[in-house]
Amino acid sequence: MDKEFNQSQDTESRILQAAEKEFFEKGLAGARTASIAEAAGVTHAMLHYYFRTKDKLFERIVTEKMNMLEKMVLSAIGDNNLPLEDRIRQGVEHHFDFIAANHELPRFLVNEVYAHPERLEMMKVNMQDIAGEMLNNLQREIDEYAAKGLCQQADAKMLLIDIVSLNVFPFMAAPIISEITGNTYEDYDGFLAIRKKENVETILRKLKIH
Amino acid sequence: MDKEFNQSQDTESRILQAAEKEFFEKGLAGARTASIAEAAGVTHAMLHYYFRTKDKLFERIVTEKMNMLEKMVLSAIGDNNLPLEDRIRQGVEHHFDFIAANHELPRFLVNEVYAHPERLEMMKVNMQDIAGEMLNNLQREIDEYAAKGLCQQADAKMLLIDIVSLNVFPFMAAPIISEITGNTYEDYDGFLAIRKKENVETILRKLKIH
DNA sequence: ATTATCTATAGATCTATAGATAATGC
DNA sequence: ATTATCTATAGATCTATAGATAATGC
Repeated sequence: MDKEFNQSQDTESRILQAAEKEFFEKGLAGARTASIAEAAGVTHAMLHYYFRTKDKLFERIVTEKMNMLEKMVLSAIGDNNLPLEDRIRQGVEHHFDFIAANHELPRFLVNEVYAHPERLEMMKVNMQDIAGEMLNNLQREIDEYAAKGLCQQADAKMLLIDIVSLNVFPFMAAPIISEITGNTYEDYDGFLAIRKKENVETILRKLKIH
Repeated sequence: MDKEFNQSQDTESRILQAAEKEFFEKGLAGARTASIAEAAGVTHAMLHYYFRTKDKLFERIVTEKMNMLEKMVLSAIGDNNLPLEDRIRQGVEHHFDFIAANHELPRFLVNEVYAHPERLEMMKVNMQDIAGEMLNNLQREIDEYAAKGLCQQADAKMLLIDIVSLNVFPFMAAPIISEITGNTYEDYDGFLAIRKKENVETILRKLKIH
């Protein structure tokens, strides 16, 4: 009987999908379980049948998204098999593309971490170990280049913050930026392409790679 | 009778103060009028006596903060009586200081504009006129410098986005950044001082001002 | 037998106001 | 007389569950 997907699977995932949208848009407090159920096309009771409580459903979404936080940040460090300039270029571009494909994620995570910093603590060991290792490698490489006069000396941590800031903020503040610069949303894709190049350039010039 | 401030004035402003804190922390939906009243040290009914509804009270805070949005962005453009390098340096530093002194403001405004983009429309004419004028002036100056080979050609709008991104994002994502870089909050002021210099440098190198 | 779904509603939470009382300023 | 404050509660909104019924998989 491969007619259709399992109906119950479908219901559960449709609730999850509707919940993600509602929680992203309105936050935990602003979201309504009745609205989520309606958007998912199921009765309200089904939501509680599958996830028991609103909090548990939210928890489920947050956990899923928290797992993307690492990638969201660390992808900017790039592939360490490449020469430094290519590595930086690739890191910035991949990171930019990841954010563009998940442009609602940063606002959601920033709000959630602000509201519940303890959630971040749970990931502490894991996160710092991986990040520390990657940052040390990058720092060593920058030091080597700088020693040979091939680039400006730089702090790898600061560089990471630079990249993430330049890539993420324009998405979070997109409506405000459109407003101030007078950009219309019509040429938004064009704006993004230019922005991506700009960010690569900004970082490379900071490093003065020759 | 200059013994004390007018008691009613005091009540009103204490409600406003408590409301700002509650709304910044929890958003409109998450805030409770009873909590605000308690934090302000007045009975719950007083809140409604002074501001009628929760929405009107929120509106009052949002309007106040929306008026800071312009300064939040445009202060980064700097004083056009200064030579370009000093102007940029001053703009970045002033903007950084403004954000540091109002580090909760960006998250609040980003969320509010996301939830109600129409609010931004209301400021449209005003904002674009001022920003357009300032950006045109800055662009002209950059063009002149670039023509003389004194700096790299650059788009003033992109430069503004660069500055705001570099200055604002680290405050919004402060807990996450601390987590990843392993910074403790103890040396946070030191971190901020370094960060401010970094941002000035990043922008100046992008422009390659000689 | 178990899993999924529905209708109907209990119970919790929160905003807002009614109505009484005290303080303040002409 | 007007303004500010309090207590008590109505009324709205929302989450969660009870209890009945239909669908599914051994």
